[in-house]
Amino acid sequence: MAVKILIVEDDNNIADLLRLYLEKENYEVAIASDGGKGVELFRRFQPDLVLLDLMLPVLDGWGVCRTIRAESQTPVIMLTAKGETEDKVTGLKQGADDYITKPFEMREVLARIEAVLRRSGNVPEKNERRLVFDKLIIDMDSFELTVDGKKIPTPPKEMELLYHLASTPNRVYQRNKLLDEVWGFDYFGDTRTVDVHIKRLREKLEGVSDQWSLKTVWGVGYKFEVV
Amino acid sequence: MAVKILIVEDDNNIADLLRLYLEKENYEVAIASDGGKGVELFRRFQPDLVLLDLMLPVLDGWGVCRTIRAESQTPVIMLTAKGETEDKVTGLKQGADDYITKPFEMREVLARIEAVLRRSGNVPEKNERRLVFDKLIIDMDSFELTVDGKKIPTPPKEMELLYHLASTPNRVYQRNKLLDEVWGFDYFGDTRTVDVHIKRLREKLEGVSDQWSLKTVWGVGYKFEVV
DNA sequence: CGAACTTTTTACAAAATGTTCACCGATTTT
DNA sequence: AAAATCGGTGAACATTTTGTAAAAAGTTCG
Repeated sequence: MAVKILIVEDDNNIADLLRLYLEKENYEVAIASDGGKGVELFRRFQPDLVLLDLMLPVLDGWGVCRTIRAESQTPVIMLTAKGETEDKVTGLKQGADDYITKPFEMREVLARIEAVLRRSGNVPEKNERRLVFDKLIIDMDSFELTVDGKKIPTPPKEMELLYHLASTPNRVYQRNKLLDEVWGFDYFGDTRTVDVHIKRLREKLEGVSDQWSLKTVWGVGYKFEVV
Repeated sequence: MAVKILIVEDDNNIADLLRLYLEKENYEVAIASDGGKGVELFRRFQPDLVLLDLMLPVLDGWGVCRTIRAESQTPVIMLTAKGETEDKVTGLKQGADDYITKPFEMREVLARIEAVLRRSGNVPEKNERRLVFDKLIIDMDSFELTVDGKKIPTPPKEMELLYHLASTPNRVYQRNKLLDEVWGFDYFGDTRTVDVHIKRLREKLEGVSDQWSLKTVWGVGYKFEVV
């Protein structure tokens, strides 16, 4: 479920440097070395954010940016040479979400990326990762499940699954959807896996409250039901 | 985690004077000598408060203030020449939180800073690098760890790690985050390193109190848990 | 009812993750 | 210069979690 970032940059040194730091931060990174490849990879890789150099062979940054904008809302951060102030304006007009001038500090790049992702709403806010129901607290900050006042040790996958279901109470999720959204789109595994995790969650949660429950929707999937 | 203050001031004498006093009060200080650098440094340094001269080269104080306001809630204190009363009004309209007229008394500046910080509520503690729990004192001013009344010699990295974790009790930190925040974003090393330091801390801390402990959150990271 | 299909449960193996230890190199202290 | 300290690495080992397969139980519908 890592956040995916596409770097479109013809200077290998810069691209590699960016990749190095981004991968350390657990981003999933892809690199395109010219504008044409950038667009192609954008479609295949489906990144959550694009770092886009302005000066590019084949198709320049503006062109890439326009194309991306025409096809999606994916946020774009422009990388521009110093002092090209007009570029900034133009870039932002073309739909870039932010711009960074070279040479840049990695710390700044990382900060901007986080800011843009937060703004774009794709990454949950810091303090919103806590759900409270009758006798049940699902807290993803402390990674704790509190049932009837007691902390119940719960493995990561179960926490994530429960959090996911409970984030939208009463909505039914198909097993496939859950595998995509909790395990990650690149996870290939049996849908029975979901069942087993539901089972394990139910052991922890059964009979605690009549306000809510993990319901099976026959032939469809599961939901976290709230009365 | 000292409180960070950014000074934007083109007069070196004044800037240095301010820095001198502020650092003596344990603030972390950065200085920018013109408006453009001010904005840039604001983004990188991410200060908790900005001291902003009105008369600046490149981009004047108002412009800087507007930019800061557009991007954050960070409090701004304006430094204005005497008698520029209209400036006061304008400055406050642009979003400044307070203003001080030159020439100023350092005592007054410090008082205003504390007042603004307190009002902004963004800074939990005043300026204290000292955490106190049951039978445990983590003091980063003297770099001393006091466990059950006894001073336990503790290397810097362990102190910093413990301090970091204990600064936000119960919050889980991923190993990656800890490496970024304690070791520095440009540190490339194995995440096992964190484990080893946790181990060494645990040797010093285990069984001391039932009020708190260094907990492992399986599959996620570590936290300093308090009951 | 019984066939076909879906879900639950169990048990186990595989994979992932965490702990600990011994040791190395750099730095500081004696 | 020797000794001690510190920060970090890699490997062995321990533990927990996760996935799978298969049996058991439940549901639907002709």
